[in-house]
This record gives sequence, C-alpha cells and structure tokens, in this order.
Amino acid sequence: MDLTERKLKILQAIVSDFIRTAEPVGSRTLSKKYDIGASAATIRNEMADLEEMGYLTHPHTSAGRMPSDKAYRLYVNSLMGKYVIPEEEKKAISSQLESTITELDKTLNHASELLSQLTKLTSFVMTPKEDDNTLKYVNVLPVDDNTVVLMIVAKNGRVVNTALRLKNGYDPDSLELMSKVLTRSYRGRSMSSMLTVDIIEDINREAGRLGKLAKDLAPSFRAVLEEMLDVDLYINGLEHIFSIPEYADLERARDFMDIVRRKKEMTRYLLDRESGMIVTIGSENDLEPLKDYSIITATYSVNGRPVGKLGVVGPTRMKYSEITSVIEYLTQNLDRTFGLPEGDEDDE
Amino acid sequence: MDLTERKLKILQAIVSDFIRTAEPVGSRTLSKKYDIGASAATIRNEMADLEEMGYLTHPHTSAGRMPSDKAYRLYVNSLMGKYVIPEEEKKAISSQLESTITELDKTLNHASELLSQLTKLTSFVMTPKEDDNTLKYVNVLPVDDNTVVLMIVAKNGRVVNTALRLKNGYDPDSLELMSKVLTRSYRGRSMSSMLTVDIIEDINREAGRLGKLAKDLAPSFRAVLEEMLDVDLYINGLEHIFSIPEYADLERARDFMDIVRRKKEMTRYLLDRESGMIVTIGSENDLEPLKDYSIITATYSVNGRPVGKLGVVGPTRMKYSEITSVIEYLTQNLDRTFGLPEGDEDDE
DNA sequence: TGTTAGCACTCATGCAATCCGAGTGCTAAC
DNA sequence: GTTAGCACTCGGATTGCATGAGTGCTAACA
Repeated sequence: MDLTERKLKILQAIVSDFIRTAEPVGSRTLSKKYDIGASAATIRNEMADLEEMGYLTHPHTSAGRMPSDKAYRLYVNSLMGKYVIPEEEKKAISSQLESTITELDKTLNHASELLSQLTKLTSFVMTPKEDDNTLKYVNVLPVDDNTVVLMIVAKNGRVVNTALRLKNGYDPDSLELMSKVLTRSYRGRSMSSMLTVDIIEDINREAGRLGKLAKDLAPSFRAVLEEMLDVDLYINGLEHIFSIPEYADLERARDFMDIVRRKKEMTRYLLDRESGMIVTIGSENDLEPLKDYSIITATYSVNGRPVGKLGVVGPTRMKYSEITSVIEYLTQNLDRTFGLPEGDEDDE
Repeated sequence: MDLTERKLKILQAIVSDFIRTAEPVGSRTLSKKYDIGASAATIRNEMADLEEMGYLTHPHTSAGRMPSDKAYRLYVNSLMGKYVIPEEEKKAISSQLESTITELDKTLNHASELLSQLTKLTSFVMTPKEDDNTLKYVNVLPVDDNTVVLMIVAKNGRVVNTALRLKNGYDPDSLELMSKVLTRSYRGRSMSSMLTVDIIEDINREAGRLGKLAKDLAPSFRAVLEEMLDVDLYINGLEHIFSIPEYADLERARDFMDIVRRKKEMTRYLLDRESGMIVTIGSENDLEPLKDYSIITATYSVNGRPVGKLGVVGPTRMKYSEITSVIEYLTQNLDRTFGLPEGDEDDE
C-alpha cells in the first residue's frame, strides 16, 4: 500500500492535533478542523489503512486514532514544518546566555534551565568530557597554616580547585616551588593520562625536599583530576511532570522521575549518542525504561570542539519542530559564548 | 479541663500511631493495640474531650481522630521519646562525610542527600552566609592570552573563582602585580564591605599602570564577590513526594513542588529562623504556603562559627523524634569536618 | 461519679448496573 | 472511488446500594 498525498495529509493532521491536545483524534474532528478535502467516512477508510501500515494506533474500538512511534519518525523526518523562533524569544535566549564570566558549569546549568522553561519539558545538560583536554598548570596556594588550595587549570580554561586541610604545615615557598615543579612536569599532558601519574615519585625525582608535601597532596590531586574528568549531568524542569497529561497518574510520574534520577545510566546512554541534533522516539531508544519517551539532544562546543550534550526528555508526544529549533539556537549561542575569543588556537 | 495522665497517654498513642500509618486512629484500635487501661468507650469520651481542647480533629463523623498541629507541638515538646540512632547508621553518616577534601558546597550537598535518604523526606541545605567573613587574598592567574582566572580566598578557606575572557591581553607580570596589589589593599576587609569598594580607583592610586586591567576586571571582581556572598539553597530528595501518602493526589504534590522550588522565598524564610534545632509545625510557619507542612532546621558551623542551616520539609505528620536526632548528629559531624584543624584561630 | 456495654446513626469506600456519546466499521447508494 | 447512514462498541461518568469502621449517646454498673 502506498502513502498517497491524502494519507500524508491526514497523518500530518493527526500528529499535529495529537501533539497539541494529547487526545485521540477522530475522523469527524479531522474532516471539520482540517482541510483534507474528503468526508469523515473517507477519512475513516484512510485511517484504517494507515493503521494497517503501522502509523496509527487505537487505544480501544470506539476511540480516535493516535500516532505510533513510526508516525512520529515520519513526521520528524519529512512532515513537520520548520518552526520559526519569535525574535523576542531569540533575544531573551541570547541575552540570558552572554556574560563576561565564563563559569562553565553555571552557564551550562543556566542554559538547561532556559531550555526547560521554553519547552516546558524536563531538560538536561552534560558537563564537558575533558579527556582530550590538556593540562595548563597546577597551583598550590597557601590559605593558612594547615589549609591550601589546590587548583588545576586546563588548556581550554576549565578550572577546578579545592581547599584542603593538610596534616603538616608548609611554608609558602615550598608551595610555590611545588606549583612550579608540578606545572613544569605535567604541562601539556592529556588530562586522562594524568590519572595514572605517580606524583609522589615524580616529585621525589624532580625536587626531593618536597617529598612529604607530595605525599600529603597526592590523594587530593587525584581527586581534583577525577572531578574534572567526571561528566556530570544536571537535570532541570522536573516540575513539568505535573503539567504533562501523560504523567497524570502518580505511577507514571514516579516512573519518569526514577528514570531521570538514575544519572549514571542516563549519562552513559547520552554519551553513546551521536553528535549533532539527534531525535530518538520511544522504542528507538535502546535503554529499556526509555522506550516510552522521546529524547532530543544536541552537542555544544568549547573552543570549537564538541565536548558535551544537552537536550530534553519527555513523552513521545512532544513539539518536535519547536523543540529542535530552540535547542539548535541555544547550542549556537553556547558555542559562541564558549568559543575562542578570535579564532586563536594558541598552544603557548 | 485538665490534661490528665490518661489523656496524655491516649494523645501520645494517637500521635505515634498516626505518624506511622497516616490513617485516622479509632477508639477500638487504640484500646486493643495500646496499653491504655480503659475500654474503647472510655477512650471515646476522652477523645471527645481532647478534640474539644483542640488536640484532635475529625475528617468526618465516622472516622477516627488525627492529631492537630497543637498535638504535634505537645508531642515534640514533651511526649516523644529520644530516638537512638543505630550504631551502623552513625558510622555510615560519619564515614560518608569525612574526607580530606573540604570542598564546602560538595560536602554540604552530600550531607543534604544523606539527610533525605535517611529521613525519606525532602531536605535542603543553605550555603554559608559569608557576611562577616574576611578576605584573605586575591589571585589573578594567566590561562592564555585573553583568559585569566580570578580567584578570591576568604579567611575561612572558602574559595571562589571564575575564568574570564578579557578584551585586552596582559602579560603574566601585570597579573601577578595585580594580585599582590589587590591582596595588599583588601586583606582583612569584611566580605560584605568589599561590595562597595571601587577597585578601579584604588588600583589607579596604588599602581597606576594597571589601570586598564583594573577596568577590565572590575565587573567580574564584583560578580565573584557577589557569588561568594550569595546564599544558595540546595534541595534534595524531591522524589520522596511520590511515596508520601499526604501527596497522593497530583494537586498536593504539585503544590509542594511549587513551594520548594521558590528558592528565593524559602531562603529568606530560612535565614530568618533562629539558630539551633528548630521545629515549626504546620500553622506555626509564618509563610502562608507552608502552613500545611512542618520544617525542621539546624545550624552548622564553619571554623566554629554558625553560618548556615540545613533541614527537612514534609507533611506535619513526620517522625519528629527520629529526624531531629539524625539532623543533630549530622550537624555535629559537619561541624567537625569544617572545624578548625586543632583549635588555632589564627589571624596570620 | 467514673466506667463500660450496647445500639442507632453517619459516612467514606467499593462495587455493580446503567446511561451516554464519541467514534468506528460496514453497507448501500451515488 | 466517495459518501451518507446506521448499527455497534466501549470507556467514562453517574447512580444506587451494601459494607463496615467509627462515633455519640444512653443506660446500667461498680
């Protein structure tokens, strides 16, 4: 059987209507509200065909039709129109994201908040994967007799630091020397390879008198590196659960919350996705508990390198057109914010 | 009318039972399950008295009694027993909170997660109020030609930093000089007073040649200070909404989520509370939307100074005894983690 | 005078019966 | 191939009814 012009028209109408109302669409509604050019009875015949072809389903005999995952897929690929973001919304996004302060985590989280506000769905953002980032320098700074701040700066400007209490006191000169030695030894090394270095041994060789300090620092040094390499997942807009008819009963709502809160699993799944704008619909998701949901993700870049993803999760019935446009615009803005100041890929 | 021995016994039984089951308690249940030493009929009479006195209510004629806020208050003040935390739970708390890395925000958030796990309620924690903290030093560190890291360290070891893009490039020497001058000028000043300084003018006076850099840094400098002074509120354990019978219908659950998400309002309300272990029950809360909920907060200290609060929010029916004990133990542990290494209140 | 047994009464809850209407599938006519 | 008409289906809302937990009150008892 063929997807005739008219069948496509009907399918499109059903998908749009269902996305809007979340109610199964009947043949009469369709013939009245949409310009199909055929009577309800004809539409009924067509709908029966479309159901046979796997594009529509039927919650029960006397209900209207609703789209299957296959229908959404067709809709996303070729039926849906391009959503034009209103100028004012664009301005709101841009202005909210630009700032002289490039605190990465904050900005990302902010972007995700924005995304959930705009889409009225639950959104998420992954912190960058820094594996192929390289170390720029290490700083050990005195705070007081027993407290120092250990700070690691990566080439792309990412900074992670922590205050730590040391068992022994050290003079500022030792700390400064330590910073110098550490930086000299490790500058330019990839972050991921740093996890395997033995700083105690390296320091002993380079500057024997810092041995004790190195021993004190080693575990924290590793912990800070780990934190930098760790991919975090921020979730925003959970409250929208309560406005989405699909989650109207508590069982479903809890189900959704459970999934989203399993961050480890989600992170792994999201990391595995391809780059760019990716839409996965219901059963297309490999992860079992996600088979009732759709996910849209896009990739953002830091210094021109794609390093992280952000997106939304929601019921398969979502405004694909609108959402993809918003996400696209959002990532473009992020890329600019995190971009190189003026294209200088320096290596110093 | 007097609160006789027997009335207290009955009241206590009702409160305990209701806290456990969330079901109105009937006279027969009471006479069977608790050792009151009176028949159901007598208990009924007593219950009628207690209701008249305002300790009990009645969802409808043919239902059992449930405690009023007044009853919970009496229960918390004098009826409830002391909950003894099992040794293994204590150990779990201690071990989860101790770590060489004193990353304040992380540890606090962790504590709140722990709290929500243990109480099966929604918990929160406020970041410290740093108003009377003083500045220890300022560091401006080069990352690459156009990027620097601005870092401010407070006397209590709190560190806030941000990477920023500058319009102009600066040599490392200027940055180092800037760090020195800023530190020299502002060391020892209270954080809150820092918000009003004019660093452009001060730098121009101290080191004229850094004028341009000062101008570039000024807005970020202020932003970092603001971030340090800002009191954040972390919320954890929202998922428990779905297991608490009081929130069984969506309306109530959404209501709760709305309240908790209004962080500004919550923060203000929490800041105003007294220090120490504070329990407010239902209508005792001044904030209108909180009048159906109970809040328990306690204060934690950094370097021996009480600076922030943490606690739980939930339905008025909560395990007051257990929760207060857990919170108490938790804050004690935090105080130790954030305490002075060995009582040295140095001023360097 | 306080306590208890007994009984009528109340009311939420659960269940079955019923009605209603939106929507379908099929047939027959155009 | 399209359409009008009609019988049929089935979920959802509504109603009525039985059940039982729990109360308040009265009267008898210690």
